[in-house]
Amino acid sequence: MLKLFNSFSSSTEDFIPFEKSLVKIFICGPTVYDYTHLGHARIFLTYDLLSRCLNDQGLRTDVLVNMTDVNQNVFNKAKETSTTYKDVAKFYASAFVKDLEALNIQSINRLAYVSDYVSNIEKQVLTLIQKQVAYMAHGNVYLDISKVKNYGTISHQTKEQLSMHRLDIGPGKKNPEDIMLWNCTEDFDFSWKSELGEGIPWWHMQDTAVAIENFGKNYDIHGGARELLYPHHEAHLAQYQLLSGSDVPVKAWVHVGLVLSGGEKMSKSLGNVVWIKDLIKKYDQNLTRLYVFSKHYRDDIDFSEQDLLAKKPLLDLIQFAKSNVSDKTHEDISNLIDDFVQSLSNDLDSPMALRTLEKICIEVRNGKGINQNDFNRICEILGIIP
RNA sequence: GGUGAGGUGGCAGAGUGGCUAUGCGUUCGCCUGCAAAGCGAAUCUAUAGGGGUUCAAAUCCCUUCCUCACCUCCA
Repeated sequence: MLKLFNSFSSSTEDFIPFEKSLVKIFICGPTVYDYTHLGHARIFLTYDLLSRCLNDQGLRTDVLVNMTDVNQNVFNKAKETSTTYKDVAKFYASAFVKDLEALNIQSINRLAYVSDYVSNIEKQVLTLIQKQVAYMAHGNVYLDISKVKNYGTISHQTKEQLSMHRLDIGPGKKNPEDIMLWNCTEDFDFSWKSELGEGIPWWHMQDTAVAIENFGKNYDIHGGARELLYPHHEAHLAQYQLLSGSDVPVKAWVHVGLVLSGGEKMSKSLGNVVWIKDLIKKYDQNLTRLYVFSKHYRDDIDFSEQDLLAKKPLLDLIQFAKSNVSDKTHEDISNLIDDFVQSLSNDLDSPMALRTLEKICIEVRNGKGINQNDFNRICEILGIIP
């Protein structure tokens, strides 16, 4: 039984999917206006590990990633490079896919481009207006937060705290924290004509539309970086609840820690961004995976090349074990493999699992046997190809 | 201010009540004409401070101090 920490309840819970043997996962994907960095990649590596663990337990996974191509950053990039937003999106989306492939991330089976869902977004926003939970003000459409039960639960904020945020400052908003759904007032050189007026479908509503169109009224896991907790996931849940009619449309909210570099958050202005395309030129995906998984997914990682290289001895041990598989697995090793799987089942405790893996390899080096199937199983779960 | 996560040797970084990993570094040896690399070995009075629970605490509880992230577009 897999246990996962659920941000909604702030506790580690037994994970039970809506359907018996199928787990539907939505991951907040990239805004496709630049290359993929290690922070992005860690997200997808984490859910790849999660998927592999679920697969190992006999569950199928259906992993959906939305590609944000309707976004000011994408529009700006298009302007800078004198192309269309579609071209910008296409270029960076294909770079993203290439980077994920290089990291042996195979669990994602649906990529959804937001621009393909604009009419769905329009339809859903109209539904929210009909339900009288959304309203128009000075051309924009907002979600009326006062109509949402439990708003603030995921980010642990009270009504008073929420009221101190002034999101999407605009005239005519009923509450300062009301969420923009459709933006008609800003000019981005791109817009969509709709019953809501000519404008842009706004951020939070994009993911909701993509998820509903693909998964229907509920799904099992919503994933993304921890920084998306507020306002993005709070808004997504509110919209999803109102549209699906379900109070709990998502079983578990699973958030991944940030990747820092030099003790600070990666940013282009600080010049400390670690791009995947550069990283995989120097190190293979095995080492990158072992490095990322050596920290618990909910902790932040302060990237250093030295720490990444420090995983090389473990990789060497694994490679030694690979070339020394035998026909029978020793009972001690069998027990250790159980521990390995058990650690991962405990809220994806990969640091502990890797320690156990190290023990396994050392036992193999000491002459205890591991058979090909058992060895392959471990590699398959971790996604490494020694 | 609110929320969340932390403080482990010279540095990085595991450890989820019972001989504390591992890597880097440092030292020595092997190898080499010398060095580097590689291999082998050794090494470091480490668990933020103070209380408590326990036969036993890095690990559980209380407390003080400190750090980081998020709360605005961000993965």
